[in-house]
Amino acid sequence: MGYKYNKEDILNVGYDVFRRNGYHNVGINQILKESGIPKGSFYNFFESKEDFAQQVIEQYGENNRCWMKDYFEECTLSALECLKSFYALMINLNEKDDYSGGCLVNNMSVEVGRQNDVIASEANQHFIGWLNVLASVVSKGQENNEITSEFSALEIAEYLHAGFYGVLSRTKVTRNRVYMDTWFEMTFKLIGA
Amino acid sequence: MGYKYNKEDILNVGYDVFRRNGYHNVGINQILKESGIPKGSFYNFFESKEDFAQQVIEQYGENNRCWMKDYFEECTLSALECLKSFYALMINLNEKDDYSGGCLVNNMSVEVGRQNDVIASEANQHFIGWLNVLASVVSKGQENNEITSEFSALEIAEYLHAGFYGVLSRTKVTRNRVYMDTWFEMTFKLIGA
DNA sequence: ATAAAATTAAACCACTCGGTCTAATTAAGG
DNA sequence: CCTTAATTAGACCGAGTGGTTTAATTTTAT
Repeated sequence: MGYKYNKEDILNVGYDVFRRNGYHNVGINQILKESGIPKGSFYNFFESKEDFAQQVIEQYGENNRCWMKDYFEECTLSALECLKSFYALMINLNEKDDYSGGCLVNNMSVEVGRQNDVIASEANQHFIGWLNVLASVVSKGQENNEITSEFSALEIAEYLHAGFYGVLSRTKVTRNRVYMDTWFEMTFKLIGA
Repeated sequence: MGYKYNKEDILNVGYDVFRRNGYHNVGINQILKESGIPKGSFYNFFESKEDFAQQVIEQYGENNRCWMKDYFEECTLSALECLKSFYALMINLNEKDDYSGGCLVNNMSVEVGRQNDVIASEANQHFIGWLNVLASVVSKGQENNEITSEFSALEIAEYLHAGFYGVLSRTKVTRNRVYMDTWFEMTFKLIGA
């Protein structure tokens, strides 16, 4: 079929560009320039900008879910320590962008989640996938008596997830990790058994 | 000076439009149409779209800070109960938009906080103002022994604030209050003394 | 009343946007 | 090798962007 350009490569460029610059602030031409493909080829792969963005989220969301799953499966620490090391890693990963890049799916949700049902539901679907991965680890931590059982595993997963997103919003404008570290310390102290 | 149009009214229209639709998704023409003023008049008041957005944030940020301050000053409950009633009210206010409108300053931060230093610092400044109001109430709650003293009042204020923002992100795509209520319950249980 | 300053009004500008179209090129099948 | 289908290529399109300009109107000061 295709012979020169690779859909996945274009999606990866889209991921980078959208995550750093948002959706409406980015034109198709910017994607074309950064991925080095002409417009005709782009519209051969994707129906529209919206369709493209949806597929970007889809690919990233699924890749990230698998990555998380593997991370926790390979982690040899206790469930709670796995979660802590995961979030510590997440915080470190944000250093590259001066803590202002954030998460693509969160950024997209906030920017267009209200007007664009297609992107909103795509985003929500992937959130749910991630939350289930987190919840399974939380659940183990509850069995270990490391994590409070006052709330369900999924509720605690949502709590971790939404809390971290709130922090990402804050660091978008503070542009340093100070509050990320405080959030980390507070959250894991509070959800302890 | 001015005789027909009122700067504050245009800013209020800007607040509504930007909050619901974001920054880059909104053109000056939309602001003009909804506020019923011609372009010439707009550029008589504001230097540019960016300048306009900055002033929108400025006005809303300051109004909101005063509103919060008054709310807590007039609240006759205990400090913790004041905080709870405040967030309960915040959650209810979001019902109007099917829980997908969010906070203007948060939305702006996430959308343009990374690229636009002017808007980022304006947003951050108002966050800090709000956080100080919250922190003063938290502080009273700590004196009452209603709220944990394991962390500083400002840290807890940030925790509440960022947590609520994370929840706003989530409801942008879930579009219902379920998780807002869970967050409320969890947070206030966790920060209790 | 009149001159000067401020404001209102909208036509207009260059530019960019997402998307289409047609032609050339390449790949695959018989 | 030749036909057919898919892909590549980018010029092109109408609509909309933020912003400027110029003229008319209204306010203020004299």
